[in-house]
Amino acid sequence: MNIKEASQITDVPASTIRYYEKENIIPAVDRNESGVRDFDDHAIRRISFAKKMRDAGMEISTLKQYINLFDNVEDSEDEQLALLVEQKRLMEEKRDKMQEAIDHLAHKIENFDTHMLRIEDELRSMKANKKERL
Amino acid sequence: MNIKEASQITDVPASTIRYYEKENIIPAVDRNESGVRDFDDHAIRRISFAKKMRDAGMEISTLKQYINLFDNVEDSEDEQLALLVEQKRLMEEKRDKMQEAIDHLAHKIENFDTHMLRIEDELRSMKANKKERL
DNA sequence: ATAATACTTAAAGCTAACTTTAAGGCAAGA
DNA sequence: TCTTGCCTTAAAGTTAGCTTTAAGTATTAT
Repeated sequence: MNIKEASQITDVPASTIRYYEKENIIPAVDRNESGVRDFDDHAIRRISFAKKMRDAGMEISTLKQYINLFDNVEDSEDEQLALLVEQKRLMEEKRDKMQEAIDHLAHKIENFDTHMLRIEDELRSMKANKKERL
Repeated sequence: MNIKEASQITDVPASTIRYYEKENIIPAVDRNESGVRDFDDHAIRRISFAKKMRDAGMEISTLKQYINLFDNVEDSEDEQLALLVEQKRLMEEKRDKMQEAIDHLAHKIENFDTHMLRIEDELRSMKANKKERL
């Protein structure tokens, strides 16, 4: 499979796939005789994993760490597990912050009428003030 | 309250507060006779709101849109409500993506032993392959 | 055979969101 | 009075994460 197909399947731009390969976020992809990339299932899965983590806000540098750790299998398993656990914790923290913001917006939406009246009141009093000052 | 205190209370760097003011993400802050900013409750609330939305991944440009809409009260209420609803939807979408990634990591953590064995297997077969080729 | 479309690389360019720097002003304490 | 530690601005610098460009090669369709 060439890079265009890989891009369509994973919904990651070809330029980004090349960039990910250069940055070692995905392993070096196989090439045919003329140097053209040939993506297999494994490659596709690695791209999809990278996308999923990026979409969830994991930084490139962390993703790289994670992958290097797993590529050097000699590294301590504890360290690998710890990284997984830590990243999960960070993501949960971020998810909770998002939930807070969602709740905040939901509240504003619910009280929209009241909210609008308050703003209009403020505006009226501002205009009154302006006239007084003239 | 000066910018340092405001920064401590909101946990937003002073430089960022100045930047937010310049970009109209928060309203122009009051100044004393010598031009030094004097933050009141309202200002603090606006900074905290901006922080909350930024932490949840809302872009500066969207935040600006949102605020401009509310500052020009003449703008259609429908438009304002629509923006709120749309932003809430986007955030929920993002939150769900995060949840997926969290689940993915949770799965890896749970099956860590198995996962490690598989990796070690792969490594062994790679090494075997290498020897064959010599 | 030629045109259109793919692919390749390295390097430069871009955008968002700050952050730092430089150069100076004010106010309080030793 | 001098030093310390705030404050101010405008402008330049930084970082992440791509994206675009330029220049060339290969494959496919007509």
